[in-house]
Amino acid sequence: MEKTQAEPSLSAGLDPVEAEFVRFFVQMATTLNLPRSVGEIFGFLFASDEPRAFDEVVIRLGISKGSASQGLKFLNGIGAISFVYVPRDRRTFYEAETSMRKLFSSALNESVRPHLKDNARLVENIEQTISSASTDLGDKAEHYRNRNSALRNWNDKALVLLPLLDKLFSLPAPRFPFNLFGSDPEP
Amino acid sequence: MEKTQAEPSLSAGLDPVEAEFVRFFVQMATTLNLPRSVGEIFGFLFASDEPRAFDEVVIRLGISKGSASQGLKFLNGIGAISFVYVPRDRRTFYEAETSMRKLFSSALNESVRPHLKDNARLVENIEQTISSASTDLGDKAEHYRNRNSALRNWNDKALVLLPLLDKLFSLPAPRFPFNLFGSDPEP
DNA sequence: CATTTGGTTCAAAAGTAATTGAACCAAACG
DNA sequence: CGTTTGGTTCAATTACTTTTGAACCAAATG
Repeated sequence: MEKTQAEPSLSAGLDPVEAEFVRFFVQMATTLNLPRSVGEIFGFLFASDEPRAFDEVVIRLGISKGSASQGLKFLNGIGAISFVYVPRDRRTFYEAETSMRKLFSSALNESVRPHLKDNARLVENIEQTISSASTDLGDKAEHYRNRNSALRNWNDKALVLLPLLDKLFSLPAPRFPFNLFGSDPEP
Repeated sequence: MEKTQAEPSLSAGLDPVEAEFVRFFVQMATTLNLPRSVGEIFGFLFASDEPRAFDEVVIRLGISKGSASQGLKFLNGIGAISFVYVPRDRRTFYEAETSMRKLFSSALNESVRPHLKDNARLVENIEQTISSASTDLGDKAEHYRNRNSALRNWNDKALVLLPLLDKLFSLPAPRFPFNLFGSDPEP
């Protein structure tokens, strides 16, 4: 058993650092209301310096094959991990997307944009409904339209700001547009 | 029964427009993983042109007193609604904050900022753990530190961008900083 | 081709969260 | 003061989500 140290053993359990990364992403998953297991898997892959196989995920994290399978499929679906081909090994390996920029950007596009689109539809429904009912509504119609335009305005703004946010996050870390609105000293 | 029309009856059920507003905020609540009832209550109050009493909420929405009580307390807690004093009426009345700008801003501060703060702590833990274990870790220590700095960078950026986002949303609707990064035609 | 291995599926179990409704309290009313 | 009214609390029910593990399939292996 000479390689026990170098080869990151298939024995259960995480090293202390892996455990911290996993903790981080479990917390992340929790705040995004994703299953804990998804956080664990991603944390484990994010910490790793090489692709990991299915059974490593199962054994090291101590979760069931079912959870691992579903979690990996989910993470692949949102583009947070990818499959890696490793020659001479029948298993498929998985590796995390480690660029936070990309992760963030696809989170924005895959999970917030669609909601904003839905909202836009619902705002339209409200407008329709007001119009249909406006004879019965009397002067309440105007009130309702005001309320609704607050929603529409907000949603439109959000849709416009989304790509901008994306850009802001791709900016290199130190050079940063702090005083966008204040009066900058002349450049 | 002459006032049946003018006085928005205490009878159960919503008018079609109210129902649409409620639908909108129920959907909103769902995407924020808040209880459906919270969305219903807020939608009802948001649609209303006057403050509403507890029993109106209960009866019009057809939810239990328990849900109403808890939902109203929650919404008040996050600043989404406020209590209104109405003279000569024993009941307390509730009204929605209708400025989306304010709602958004407090959502940012009350529910995303704290998470980013937590993340910062967890990133610190990771760094600590790497340092403690670095003798056992060999050259993996460097790898781990790289991964961790991706997290730290991202989180720091997010913390800085938060107030900026807030500002962008307070901007008046039409005048809008689209080409922040491209080369604007000289003003 | 029989067996092992890597992985998926899905029904049942375990765990969480939301809703209800009955018991209750406090203030106002009569 | 006894009763009604507006509202809260909280234990129990209901509804939903996650995890598990056994059954299963397909490809590789011997």
